[in-house]
Amino acid sequence: MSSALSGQHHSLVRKLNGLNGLSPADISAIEALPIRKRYLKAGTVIVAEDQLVSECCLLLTGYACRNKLAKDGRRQIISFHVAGDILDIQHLFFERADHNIQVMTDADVAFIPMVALRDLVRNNPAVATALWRDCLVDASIFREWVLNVGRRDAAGRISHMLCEFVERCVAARLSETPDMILPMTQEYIGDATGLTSVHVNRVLRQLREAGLIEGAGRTFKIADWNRLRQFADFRAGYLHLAA
Amino acid sequence: MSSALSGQHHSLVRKLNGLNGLSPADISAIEALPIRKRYLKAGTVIVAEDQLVSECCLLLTGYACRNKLAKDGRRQIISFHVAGDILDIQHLFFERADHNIQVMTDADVAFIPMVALRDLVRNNPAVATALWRDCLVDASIFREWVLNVGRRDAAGRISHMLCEFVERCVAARLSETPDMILPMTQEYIGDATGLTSVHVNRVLRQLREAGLIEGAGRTFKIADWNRLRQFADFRAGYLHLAA
DNA sequence: CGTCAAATTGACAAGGCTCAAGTGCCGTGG
DNA sequence: CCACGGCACTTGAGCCTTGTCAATTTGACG
Repeated sequence: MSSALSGQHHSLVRKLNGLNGLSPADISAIEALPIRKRYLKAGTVIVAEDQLVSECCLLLTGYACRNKLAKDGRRQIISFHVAGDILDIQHLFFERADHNIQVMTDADVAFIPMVALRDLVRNNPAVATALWRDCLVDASIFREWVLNVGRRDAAGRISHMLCEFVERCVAARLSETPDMILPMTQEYIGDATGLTSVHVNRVLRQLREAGLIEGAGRTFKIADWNRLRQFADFRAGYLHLAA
Repeated sequence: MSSALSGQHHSLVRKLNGLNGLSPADISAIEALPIRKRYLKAGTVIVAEDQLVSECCLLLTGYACRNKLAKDGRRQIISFHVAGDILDIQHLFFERADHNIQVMTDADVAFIPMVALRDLVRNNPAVATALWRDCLVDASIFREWVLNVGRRDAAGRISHMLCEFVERCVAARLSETPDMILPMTQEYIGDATGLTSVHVNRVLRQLREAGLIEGAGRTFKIADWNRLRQFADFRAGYLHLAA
């Protein structure tokens, strides 16, 4: 039920080390974190808005998203997450969740008690810096999403979102090249871009006819990375990826 | 040209103290920060996207916003800021700006060298926590804006944005009650909500006819705070205001 | 082979945009 | 003190992107 971080959990060490160089002591401290692992079915809500939260979720495999609901029940996805991502470090300081966290696919998730993370942060400044930096990258991505949803048309929104997703997957070493099969349904794409799934379907067809993406239905991927980037006006600076 | 923080700059101490209790030593360290003050005319761009940044801006008086531009030049406002707000603490870790910062009104702005802030943060963990928490509040607001722009109609977007703005002004002690005159033009409202200023004008008229706001043109304010909150589905939890 | 979720497509409606023409307010300069 | 200029506001007409509703098809999986 509870074990130390090890093996596959190098993902957290690797991620934080990429954000801010860690010492061997930092790495040991991370690996000593108490952890609870669970395998979750696609669609499971890990954290619900307004809920009191005392653990931090770490995505080990699969894909997840964060979302909020409008009064009429419509869902807005706020961000996508891939294996290795920290899903809710904000609960280091907030006791109550302001949004939902949900896995998009079957996924392995690790839960770490916030009290342990608070100790870690207090005793390991380099880890604190890495986590803080991760929060700032998240915030930068949220800003880009406000622009995306607020000021781009449907084709621009969808293509930009796909570019970001693929770029982040490549950065996370989940794929060597941008030609990976994309894991989201058209409903997820719509909820992420502020569109309906019906309209997403129409726009994806246009993108396919333009040769920017390929493959129909549930297995589609990027066909021409460079042209899609250009079409989407995708400039990756806001991701603040380490060199 | 350069002086210690004092007098009116209690705003920073007050803000950080509200985010995380500070010791007298923390307060002294903040007050000893080197600072450069400037008075800027309405519309001045303080920081431009892609620019290298070595100072942190602090808003002393007036109002400011952060924004990004789409390929076609359309502007999307990402957040509004009021006196006392820290405008770009993210440059503690990012050397290059990923968005623009602009004053909406004539404003007094303080510039603090990032190197001094990095020292402050290294030596004063409670200050670091306060600043980190501030970043997390910012991020939470960005998330709400993604929802606002993505899943609410024009009237919902505008009224929700107004509620947030007023709530934050009250929290910052800029107004006792929510009946303050709002400082933004219809173009700013449109750029913040992903609408055109023409449509903002029409929706404001509807809100006025519904008795939710009052006053035409450049001097309008909230007429019925409780009904507006309800209409906007405004729940302030995401602002994570200290009790 | 049956079932169910997701994708697909068409017809129609509507919310918001564009273009265009004013109006009103306020600071500035004569 | 008044006239002028500029910016923001206001309003209308028509269009267009996207949403809504509904029916059908496809594909995965038990």
